[in-house]
Amino acid sequence: MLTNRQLLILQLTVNDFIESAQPVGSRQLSKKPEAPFSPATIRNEMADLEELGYLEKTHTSSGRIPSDKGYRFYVDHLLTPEKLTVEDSVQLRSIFQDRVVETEELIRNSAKIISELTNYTAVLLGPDMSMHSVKRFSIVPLDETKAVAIIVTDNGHVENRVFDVPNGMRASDIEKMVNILNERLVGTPLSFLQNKLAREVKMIFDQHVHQAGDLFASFQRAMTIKPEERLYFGGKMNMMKQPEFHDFQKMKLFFEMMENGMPAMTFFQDDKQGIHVRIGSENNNNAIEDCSVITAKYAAGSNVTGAIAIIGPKRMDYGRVITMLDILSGDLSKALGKLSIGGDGLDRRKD
Amino acid sequence: MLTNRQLLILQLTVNDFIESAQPVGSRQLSKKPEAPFSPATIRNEMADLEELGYLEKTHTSSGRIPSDKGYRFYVDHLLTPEKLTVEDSVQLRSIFQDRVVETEELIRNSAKIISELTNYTAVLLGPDMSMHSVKRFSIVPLDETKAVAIIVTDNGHVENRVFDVPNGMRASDIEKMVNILNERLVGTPLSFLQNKLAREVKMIFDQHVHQAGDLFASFQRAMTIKPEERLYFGGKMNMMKQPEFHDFQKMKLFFEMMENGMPAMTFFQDDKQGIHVRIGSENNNNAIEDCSVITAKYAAGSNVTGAIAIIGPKRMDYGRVITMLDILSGDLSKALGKLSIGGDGLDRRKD
DNA sequence: ATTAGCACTCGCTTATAAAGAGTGCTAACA
DNA sequence: TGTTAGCACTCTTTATAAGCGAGTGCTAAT
Repeated sequence: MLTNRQLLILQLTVNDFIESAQPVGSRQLSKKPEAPFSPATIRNEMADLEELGYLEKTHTSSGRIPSDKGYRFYVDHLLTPEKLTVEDSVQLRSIFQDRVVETEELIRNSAKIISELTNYTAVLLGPDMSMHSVKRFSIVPLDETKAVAIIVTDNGHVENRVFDVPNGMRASDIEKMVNILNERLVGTPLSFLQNKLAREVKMIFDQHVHQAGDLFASFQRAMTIKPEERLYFGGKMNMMKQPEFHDFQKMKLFFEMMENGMPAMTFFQDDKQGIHVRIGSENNNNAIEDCSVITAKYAAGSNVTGAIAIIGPKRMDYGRVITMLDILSGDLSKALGKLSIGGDGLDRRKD
Repeated sequence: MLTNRQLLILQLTVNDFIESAQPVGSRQLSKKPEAPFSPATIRNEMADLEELGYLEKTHTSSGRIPSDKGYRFYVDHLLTPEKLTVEDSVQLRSIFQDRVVETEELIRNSAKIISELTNYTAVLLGPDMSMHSVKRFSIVPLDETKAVAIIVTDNGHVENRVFDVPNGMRASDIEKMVNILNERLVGTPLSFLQNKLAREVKMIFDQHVHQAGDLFASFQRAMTIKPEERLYFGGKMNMMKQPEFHDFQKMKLFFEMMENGMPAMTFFQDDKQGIHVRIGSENNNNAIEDCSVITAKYAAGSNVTGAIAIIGPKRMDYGRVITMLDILSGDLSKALGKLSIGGDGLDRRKD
């Protein structure tokens, strides 16, 4: 169990290191009014904290920096909840200020603003469309051999794909096809579309439409909704502002990971609700072993649909980011929850 | 006027530097079978070439590197047209191998493949949609206050926007609206859409549709097609492979420029046809003063519609890139030209 | 016209020293 | 007994110098 003075010194050390990015020495700390102890006393306490695994030295005679365990303790127990400045608050809310009607735009905007406000990199996982359902099908023939298939979902998202039409297909058949699709599939969640198409709609096609076989095959191929790119980035370059990343190799590793995108998904693997902090090695990814990732889920309605991740150096301003993510994920949930039933979904809380 | 031997030595110097990234010394060159001269002779020639501005030294006793003028001369006069290997050719063609039906996918694919083949960064300017015309409007109501407007163009591109619908709007009015839009605007090029909407369609709306004023305003706002993101990137990280960019500051400058995107448009400002090389300072952009940019236009039909840019170090493999861009821009033109009238638009040339 | 020879320049690496920041430990102190 | 002053020691950083090597320019010989 840590003594009060140890807690205080751990807290001050982490705070100082977060601010200065320099190993914290005993003399330096003793100058702070919050720590009215002599350097020697502080050295003793720091030695203990190091023995307990909360602090580290970069070399034998350096000041201390927090270990991952130290950060973890700091985040769990020593974080003073940060209040946003009025200005920050205004900025955060500006995401929702224009009449936003499209989900994608809202997400893109959120990624941009939150990365600017925090000065870290933001990755937003867009809402999962698979539970949204088909509102309307339509098919627009382009020429003798091609047509566009369009699906509008109940939240206003539009999927469209060009597909091949068998030669000599009649316009009336296309019309029949659209009618069948709308009759049978409106209200179907996107995730069931493939299945229902193959089981129920195929036979009806065969009965009513000429050249149904070829047409259906081509259409079905087009309807394969790829495990879509739902990742939006903001402030990719922000990591370069961090002094500990002013290093070509680290930078390269980081960007390569970001570019691949795949591992980015692993930020969101955890399906716990609420805000989640993963520090350094906890990320199990050596491209970001010097980074912390803070994630928050947001929801539309009752289904969990998306997530926000902020990636910064371990030495990041946890309090500020957590506060911001808390607000943003809440606002996003409300806005998206209401996006399909009108209104901008925000209560304008006073700060 | 340069002597033959000077031409030879300039060529060999540039070639060697392109390959090794190291200043080229006289001894080094004299070892090549193509240059059967003593180091001293080569030194004399190099001194002349330096005086003429084609070569430079990094310091008093270093070997020579090409100046911008040297590269320019090399590109204009000394480039031996490079033939692609069979493998490269196959790879390049692989862009078109799947039945590609959507423009955007084709462009995205091109950016990816060409950047992988060249190992440089690719920026593709997507085809200009503004001359494509409206094939079909449709509007899908989502709830009492919102609807999606969808425009399908003659090349199969789909634009969609959610817009506000005045409270209490009747379904029959929406239907009327769609009919009017289709009657009046099918065949209109996108670039004239705004104009025609305001001049011709507004009054017809007023006559036939209830609450036309509010509806029209909201619809018109939604139809504002933003000067769209037509930029596609490939191999953004490739610049990090170049030894001369293994430097944090340069890297930062480069990426910041790429991220802003805006200046990327300036790559394409030149509207000359054919392939265009801009070397170092010729780019008028100090973020890429150590880079060369090679651009090529591609076309669909008779209208110039898009462009490809490859960005690499000045020390780039000009011959190879030019050959590739030549092929790719041609293929792309054909594929896109035919994309709206069926077929994949490629003749499979034998290599 | 070409080339061998040589003195010279400059960058890069290695070695050495000095300065500075910080520690651990011991002993004195309240 | 907890706290602190003092001091020797460690390690990084910066500066300086020395030596090496690649390459040049110039001169004189071929």
